Formats: sequence, C-alpha cells, structure tokens
Amino acid sequence: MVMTGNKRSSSVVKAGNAQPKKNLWKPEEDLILRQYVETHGEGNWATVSKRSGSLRGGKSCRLRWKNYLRPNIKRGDMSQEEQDLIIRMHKLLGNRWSLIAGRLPGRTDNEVKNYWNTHLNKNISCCPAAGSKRKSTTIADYSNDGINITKKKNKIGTGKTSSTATTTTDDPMITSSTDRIPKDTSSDHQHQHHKEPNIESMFTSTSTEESWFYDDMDFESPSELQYYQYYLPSFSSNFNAAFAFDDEPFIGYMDSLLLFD
DNA sequence: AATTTTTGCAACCGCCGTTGA
DNA sequence: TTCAACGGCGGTTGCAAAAAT
Repeated sequence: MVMTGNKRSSSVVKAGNAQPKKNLWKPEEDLILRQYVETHGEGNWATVSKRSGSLRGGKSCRLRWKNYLRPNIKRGDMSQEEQDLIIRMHKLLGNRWSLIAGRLPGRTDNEVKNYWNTHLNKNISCCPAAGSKRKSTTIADYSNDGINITKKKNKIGTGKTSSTATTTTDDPMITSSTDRIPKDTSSDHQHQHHKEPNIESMFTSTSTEESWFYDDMDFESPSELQYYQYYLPSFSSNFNAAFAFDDEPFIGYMDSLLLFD
C-alpha cells in the first residue's frame, strides 16, 4: 500500500453524517494555529488555544503543531538508515518513541510509533501477536530482549510509585523498581543511592568523542554501557565484563547506535 | 464493477510528572 | 503540604484509501 502526502488534511464528513467522529484539522485551523505560534512562539498551549481563536484544546493544538505544522517536519517514506535506527533503538529502549524520534531529525514520535506498528513490528516474528494491528497492548511492549521499558504503567521518573503501576512482562528480573528509567535522578532523593544511569542524557548527548565497545557492541559512553548493565542484568552476565576504547576518531554524523547490532 | 477486508496514519484518550499558587 | 492546571508521553481508535475477493 502506498499512501503519500496529506491525503486527509481536511475534515472528512461522510455523506449523510453531519459530525465526523474523528475531528480532523481543517486547513483554516492549521493556518490560525501556524500564524499564532509563528507570532507568539511555542509553549503555553492553553493560551494558544484560547487566544488563537481555535476551538481546539491546548493539547490538541500542541499535538497538531508538533506532529504536523512545526517547521522542518520530514514527511514521506523512511530511509533505510532511519528504519535501521528505529529498529536498533527500539531493541534497546522499547517503546520510548519520543526518545527514538529524537534521534531522527524531522520525525515525530507519533510517526515513528506508527511506522513501527505498521511497517516494522510485523517483521519481528519474536514479538507476541506480531503483525496484528488491534488489541495491541502487548504488541509493542516488548523489546527483543523481552524487556519492557514503556512509560505508561512504569513511568520514568521521580520515585513516586503509582499504585496502578504494573509491569507487562513476566520476566522476574523486571521489577517495579528497576523497570523505571529515571529522567533526572539528581533531583530524586529516593533514587540517589541506586546510581541509576541517566538514559535521557545518554541518548541525547552528542558530545561524546569516544566509542566504547562491549563485546561486539558499540557505545557512546561508559554511562550508556552502564545503562545496559543496570537495566538488563542478563547483559552483564552473558558477557565478559571487558570493553575497550575505540581508537577510531569520532565521526560527528555517525550515530554510534547505527553500529549497534 | 461491486463488495469486503486490510492497511496506514491522524487524532484522541488517559495516565503521570512538573510547576506554581 | 496540597491541589489544580498544564505538558508530555505511549496506547488506542476511527476512518479513508488501497488491496483482495
């Protein structure tokens, strides 16, 4: 199936059905939102919603801007490099779509998520219910390692453990305390003693000038390696704990994760 | 050609963290 | 310290287009 461009950019109303169930954005609404944000800037979406004259809520405005109207949005087919990166990142991170999208300039988390669920996930035969589209609560919850690092039930963060927090894996190694990935542990006293690696900085920093090898894997930093050792206990136990510096000079445009295999 | 099924994606939903009063 | 508003995220769904029958 080839679906190109903005096939449904305008509101679609079925014949004889006055109210579309899905409230698609109209070009006029896009124009209003775009003009307002370009004039006043991003942020404060509730205000944007009110003052722009949009009938949309703040969240809807933010989503529309972020996923569709924002400058430098790259649309169209994913390149092979982008596909490879998504696969590799998903293998490492699970359904951390925003984090994965952060490594793909011009791509949004929603686009990456959709692309995974429609194009890539079906090719991963090891995943439960791979290939099916609906009833997907477990489809994308598994990395290839069987590790779930999704956010909704296992929120990264602040040490507040929600009473509703559950894990979606039966892996006994994944517990309610270790499956949370800290966004900023420096402000979290409850987690300071855990020495949890900061995954956010790990995958957003581009300043590293060395590559780190562990087995045949390539890491950007010791802290990245630390992440795998911390969150994937089997990672350490399965290999000799030895890694070496990469003597090769750092290549700025080369994402080391592309080398991860 | 008509109908049914599948696919792809935009948008919504709800949860949770952060922030400020 | 509490609470409401807001923002961000991942999961889910509605529906048109494309493919299959």
